[in-house]
Amino acid sequence: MAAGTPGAGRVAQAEMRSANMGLLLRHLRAHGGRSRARLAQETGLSKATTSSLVTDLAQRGLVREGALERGGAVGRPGTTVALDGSGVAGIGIELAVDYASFTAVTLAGTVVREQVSPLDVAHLPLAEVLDRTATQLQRMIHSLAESGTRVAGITVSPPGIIDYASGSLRFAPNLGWRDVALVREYATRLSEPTPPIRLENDAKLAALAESVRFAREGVSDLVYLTGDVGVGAGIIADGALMRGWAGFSGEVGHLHLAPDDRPCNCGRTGCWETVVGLNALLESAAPAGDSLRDPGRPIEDRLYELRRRADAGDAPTLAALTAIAEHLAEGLAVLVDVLNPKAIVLGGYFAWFGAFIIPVAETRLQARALDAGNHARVVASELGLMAAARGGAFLALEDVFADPTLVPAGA
Amino acid sequence: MAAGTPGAGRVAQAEMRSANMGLLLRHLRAHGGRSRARLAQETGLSKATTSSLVTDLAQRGLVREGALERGGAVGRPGTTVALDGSGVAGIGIELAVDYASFTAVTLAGTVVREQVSPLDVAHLPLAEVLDRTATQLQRMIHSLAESGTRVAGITVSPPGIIDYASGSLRFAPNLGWRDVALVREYATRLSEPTPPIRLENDAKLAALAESVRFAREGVSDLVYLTGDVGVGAGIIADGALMRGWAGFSGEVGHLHLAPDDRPCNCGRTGCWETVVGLNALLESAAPAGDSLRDPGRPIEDRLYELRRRADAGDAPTLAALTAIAEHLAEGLAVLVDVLNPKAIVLGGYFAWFGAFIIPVAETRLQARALDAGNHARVVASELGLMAAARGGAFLALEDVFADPTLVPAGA
DNA sequence: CTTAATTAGTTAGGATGCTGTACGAACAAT
DNA sequence: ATTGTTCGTACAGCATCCTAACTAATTAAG
Repeated sequence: MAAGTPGAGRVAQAEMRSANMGLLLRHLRAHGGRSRARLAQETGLSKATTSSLVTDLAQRGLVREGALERGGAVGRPGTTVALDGSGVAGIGIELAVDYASFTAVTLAGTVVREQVSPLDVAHLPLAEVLDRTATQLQRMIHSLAESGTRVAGITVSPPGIIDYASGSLRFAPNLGWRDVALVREYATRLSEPTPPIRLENDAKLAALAESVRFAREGVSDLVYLTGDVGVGAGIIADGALMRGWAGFSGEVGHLHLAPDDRPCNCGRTGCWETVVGLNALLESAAPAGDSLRDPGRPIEDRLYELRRRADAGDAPTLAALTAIAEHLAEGLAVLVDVLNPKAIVLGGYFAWFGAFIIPVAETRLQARALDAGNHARVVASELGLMAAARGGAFLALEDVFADPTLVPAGA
Repeated sequence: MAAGTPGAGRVAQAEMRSANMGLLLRHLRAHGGRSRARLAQETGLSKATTSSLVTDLAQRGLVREGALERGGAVGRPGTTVALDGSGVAGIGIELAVDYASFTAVTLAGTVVREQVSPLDVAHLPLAEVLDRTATQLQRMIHSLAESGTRVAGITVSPPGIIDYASGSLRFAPNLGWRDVALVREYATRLSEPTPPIRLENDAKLAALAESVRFAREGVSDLVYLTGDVGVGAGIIADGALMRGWAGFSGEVGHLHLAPDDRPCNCGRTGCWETVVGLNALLESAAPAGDSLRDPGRPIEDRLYELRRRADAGDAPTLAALTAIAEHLAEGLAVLVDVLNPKAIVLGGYFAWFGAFIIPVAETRLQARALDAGNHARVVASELGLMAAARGGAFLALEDVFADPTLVPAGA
């Protein structure tokens, strides 16, 4: 229920039809396959119009007929109409410090391609990173085309600050990159016709990925929290991704919620990251000299090791996780009071240690956040490393859900 | 630029027309009166359609023709079309602890009625408060009808927690009211036909009121902060009022941002309110025994007195205001990092002492909030006590801006 | 002062999309 | 086999918007 009536844009006949086609598509996404008659009744469109629109959508390869609905009820059974999982897909790419992940998701929400490639993004020359990832991308597009799947769009999630207007990465502190026109760079490296390319922040994309899952449960207000060395939030408010004025909403890692004796990389002290970031966990869980604090050792190894210790009931590890959870709750309380989400989804290493962190964080949160009888549920993300890429694929598909006529009929 | 494609609803012929009429109306609100030709060009509608829609809007009394646009340019001058300030108005009511304020605002944004009535809401019986305010309301509706102005809707802002689904006040701590079905109570007390009645939180309404002003400057992301004994925020994100899952977004008064030696009325310690609420100012600005701390003295008197001292350069007063500003900045930094607004509008006593508070708060904020080269502007609200009522009137008018056909043509 | 050029607004005709009604199709119940 | 119900489609009708042509009002130029 949004107020303020933000500009809805002109409505002409053509837009009317595409808007209604989008309505059907989104209804199918949210509620699953169903008969034309039910679609008509539930969306408010007439049966005749629904029929016509479904035919149109089918010609574009976006929906297809399924089994007959033999519900045992009287009357003629309806033929199920469902999203077609082969016609169109979106691609999401996440560039991290030491790997690049690629995902392709169809309109039906099925992941049809997924790969994580180790890539020393931080040390390789920029051009080489772009060349290599663009090649992988091109290969994925070709491979999808061979299966008869069009790519509706591509979303790239770089590890840094994005300038949305120019489609460039303004600054990536961990890579040392500055003002890289990523959209243009990829567009020139891909063969024509190039699908639309976007940039978006990893936390926002992960939130979007989760929002698709939660929308089915009727949750349209949620917060996703990334858990890594840094911490960031993605906010879904009233079903839509919230970006803020310049796209910097959810920059919660440097909230001033910790004691001022903790210096932060940002130059200030007392940032939330310093007590809930991954380094805080590693430092408090392991004594100096412990191999967990060896920067040369792969981070995944260390996390596995830490989980083994936690599972085994190792006291210092459990104490460290509890401390993290308590500090985490402080920030979650802020997010709950400000945003009133229905769910908080924890990602990154928070999810990895969810069983240890969430119970503590949740009780602590309920004690601290304003209780209006509406607690936010805290859950662990199940998307793991692929969350951002997955969300990127979803974002790329949003265009199609908004205007299905973007996909030509001849497919 | 919203993503996530929240359900846009069915588009039928009738809705197409009303949607386009709303588009014109909102364009006129945002950009002021202009010719049909300019409207057509700027909205993307054709000249013919624009002409037809404008005629329709005029018949409903929503727009009217104005002067000729003699811009000195060649060609036939256009006749200005502008929002009609006499046809339709919205009414907002704020129930506070010791007064009730009423505002009527026309479609053109002009305040045509405004009254603040002292009313001992906290001690009078509920029925009497409702009777008296309903009578005033009815009188205002009549008076507007005599001037030929229809009331499109009424928004009531009660000082407590709202249950939107049932249209009732769930709990008002300062009044001791519980579960009062305000919408129904007012509806039964008003003579037919009753305009639609809504409830909304004061901070959210104030934010909405400010958003109308700021929208003209292209600001679609802002936060309004109420400054009273309690503190609350209203959030406008991407032009729309953000409510959160259950309508409790912006409950920032109890953020844990103060030292834990400050007990709060809510039973916890360290709430932001305890260091930026009005009581914090009065206590730190005046020594025990000072008349400023006399609860029997009207609060307005005390605020005037305090401002006199500040204007005169009284050191303890200035020190107290600076301390408030510094604590204020802590919370503003939270709001900036989470929401990335373009503007923060300070209301209540923050605005009253804006000249002393804002410069300090702003520099402090810039030091603390994440700097992505996009500072949020901090400004004082100019709406004073009427902010919430004004926003309520705007909210009531939103229906008309969304669907102008709600207003019958025969008016 | 007259004519051309330019822009505003209106009217007529055409195209498009949605709706209501009617009808055949497919099934359950009797 | 018949009846009643529901699904999906076909067709006529209607509302809307758009394009194109036209009139109206003004400036600029000869």
